[in-house]
Amino acid sequence: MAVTIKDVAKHAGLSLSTVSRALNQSGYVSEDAQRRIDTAVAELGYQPNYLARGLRGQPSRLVGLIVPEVTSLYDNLIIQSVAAMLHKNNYGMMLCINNEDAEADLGYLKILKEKQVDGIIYVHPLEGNNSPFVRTLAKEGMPIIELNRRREEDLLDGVLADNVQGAYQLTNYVIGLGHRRIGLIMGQTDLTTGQNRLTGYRHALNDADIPIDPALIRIGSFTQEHGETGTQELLQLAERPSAILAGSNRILMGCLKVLNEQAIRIPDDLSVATFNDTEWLRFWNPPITTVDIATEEMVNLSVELLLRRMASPSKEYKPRTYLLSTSLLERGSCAKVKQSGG
Amino acid sequence: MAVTIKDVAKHAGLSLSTVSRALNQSGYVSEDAQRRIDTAVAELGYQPNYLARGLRGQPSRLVGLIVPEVTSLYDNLIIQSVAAMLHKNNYGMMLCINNEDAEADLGYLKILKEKQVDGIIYVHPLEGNNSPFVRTLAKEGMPIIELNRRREEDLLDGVLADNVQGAYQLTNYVIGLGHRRIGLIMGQTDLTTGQNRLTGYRHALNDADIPIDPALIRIGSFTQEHGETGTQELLQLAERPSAILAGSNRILMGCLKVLNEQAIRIPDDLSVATFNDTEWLRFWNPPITTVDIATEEMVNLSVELLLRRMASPSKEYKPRTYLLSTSLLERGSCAKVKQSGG
DNA sequence: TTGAAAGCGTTACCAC
DNA sequence: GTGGTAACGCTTTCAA
Repeated sequence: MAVTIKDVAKHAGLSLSTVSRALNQSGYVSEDAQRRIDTAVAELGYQPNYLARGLRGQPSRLVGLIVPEVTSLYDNLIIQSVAAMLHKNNYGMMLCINNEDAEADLGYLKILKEKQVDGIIYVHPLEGNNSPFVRTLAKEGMPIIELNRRREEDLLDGVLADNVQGAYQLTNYVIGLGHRRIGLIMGQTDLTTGQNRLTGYRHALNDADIPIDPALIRIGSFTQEHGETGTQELLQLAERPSAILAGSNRILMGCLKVLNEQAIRIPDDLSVATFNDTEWLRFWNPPITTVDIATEEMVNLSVELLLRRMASPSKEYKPRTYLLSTSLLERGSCAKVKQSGG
Repeated sequence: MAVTIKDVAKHAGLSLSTVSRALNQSGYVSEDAQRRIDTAVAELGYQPNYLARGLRGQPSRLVGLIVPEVTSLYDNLIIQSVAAMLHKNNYGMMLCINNEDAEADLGYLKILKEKQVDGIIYVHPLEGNNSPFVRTLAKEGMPIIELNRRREEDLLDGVLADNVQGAYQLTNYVIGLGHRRIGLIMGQTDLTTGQNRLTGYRHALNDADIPIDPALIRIGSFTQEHGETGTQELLQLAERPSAILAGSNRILMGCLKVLNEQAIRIPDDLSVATFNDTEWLRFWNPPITTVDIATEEMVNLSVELLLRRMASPSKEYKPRTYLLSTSLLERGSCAKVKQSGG
């Protein structure tokens, strides 16, 4: 059915080996042979079979990307950038969406195994833990880069946003506006992301000598639902916060929904800020202040690290963590606190 | 390095063939052998090599999805749904992002060729045309489904949103609110999507005996930039529209940005509506009225069609087009027109 | 400079 | 029930 190297050889009146050599620019091939092969390839529309090539230990030029989901704008940018970067380097990408589920995740890891792919960029799922499998895979020589969530720092390279710094920056900024009661609605803290953002928040308050009120910290999940309930709970507090920090865009959505429903004006009645920059934050009325995470740079770095490891897979190397700094995007959703009690 | 079926056979004290049969549940295998093989597989951590399997003409259980981009929320939902649906059916997905570019697109099609994948779900790029290659591929037996954009209706199955109906519905709704001067900011019309939405708009106006004013129709691209300029142009008209329909979410963003800057209130000063439902539309202040496109259903249908074709690839079949109806999501961004002149 | 042949991991067809 | 063996398409020695 499909055109094979055999057909090309027959068409060009040469042997398999010669054609193969010509196609791979390895070994000697006469100009004449080269020309005949080129025309044969063109005429027959020959396409190398990556499967067969891979069987011979050749790289598949396919990289696996495992992400938890794709509806989040954050993961999206990751996918987009990884795909672009890989394509530029002549790699295909196999996208795996584990839905934050360890079982699905393991299934994908298994599929990606066995030289099916040359390397993996891995964002861990929230739930569960496929550490043993991942570690075995890595030790068998599969290049793996941890992105965004860190788990195997003793074994794998990892690229992360400096969320401690980001949260510190943001909290500190709000403090600078005179706020003292600052609510924080955060997702899972058994993850580096949530944990670090919480840490940054605490540090900033400590450094400003503001006592930490546990009632102001609503830990839950990175979902819109938690954003809604968190906001409601904060608003019901006897001593309401004058500012709310949403732990993610999802959380922010829930937060904005509730504020909208209760006709609470931003920033007149309440200051609001969030993490991660997203298209619509800029056009919101008012535009939402946020901590910008250098997603694209993070992705570029991960792919680069992966390419490097794939180029020399067996080489000994010391796993490194790359922390990328964040930056504050000051917009219109935070205002100076009103001098109510002073 | 990696564990092969050979190792399993040795470990279990059986032959390759027996192990292969056991692994594929084809042919007869004694319970005892099965058990021994199972333990061997478990102990050795054996993982079948999909490459070798594919070489033997076995399906790769990999499906290619080609989409123009991934930053658009629409394409996102597509990716998410396709991945989920394929995973449920035990298929992996190779994601290809052509960036609306024909050359990249062709590269991806070539990679996907050659049984590398068992089938393709294809959203054409805006620019250029890889018809010849796609058609050859299809004729060689590769199952391909056109999604969202139609080009090879004589050869391939296609699944589309009924954009004529959607635009008609939306325009008609706005007319019902008393609007007579209705601006339309639309992207490329050499594509079915843009063309059909324009058509629906025209039909609705015609049916309501409202003359079509070309000045109210701003054709450009599906980008935020065009949304901005389109809105600006419409606002500069001597006879301003009382409502604006944005041709896509991207266009809407540009539109909202300009309205925000000019402090034009929605819907008091101007009614606004758009196409495609997106998370943030609901939380906007006011929530934006839109035509909901049944993306998920579209994707489910495409995958189902693809699975069916992959199951019996050679079977003769008549290509069909599936048009999915849209529905109006009436929210707060459109108001009854003020009785200014009557 | 070229070609024959072995082998990659798997499955399928035959014998036994 | 089971075990050889050829074959899938390709690359890579090794001779010629």
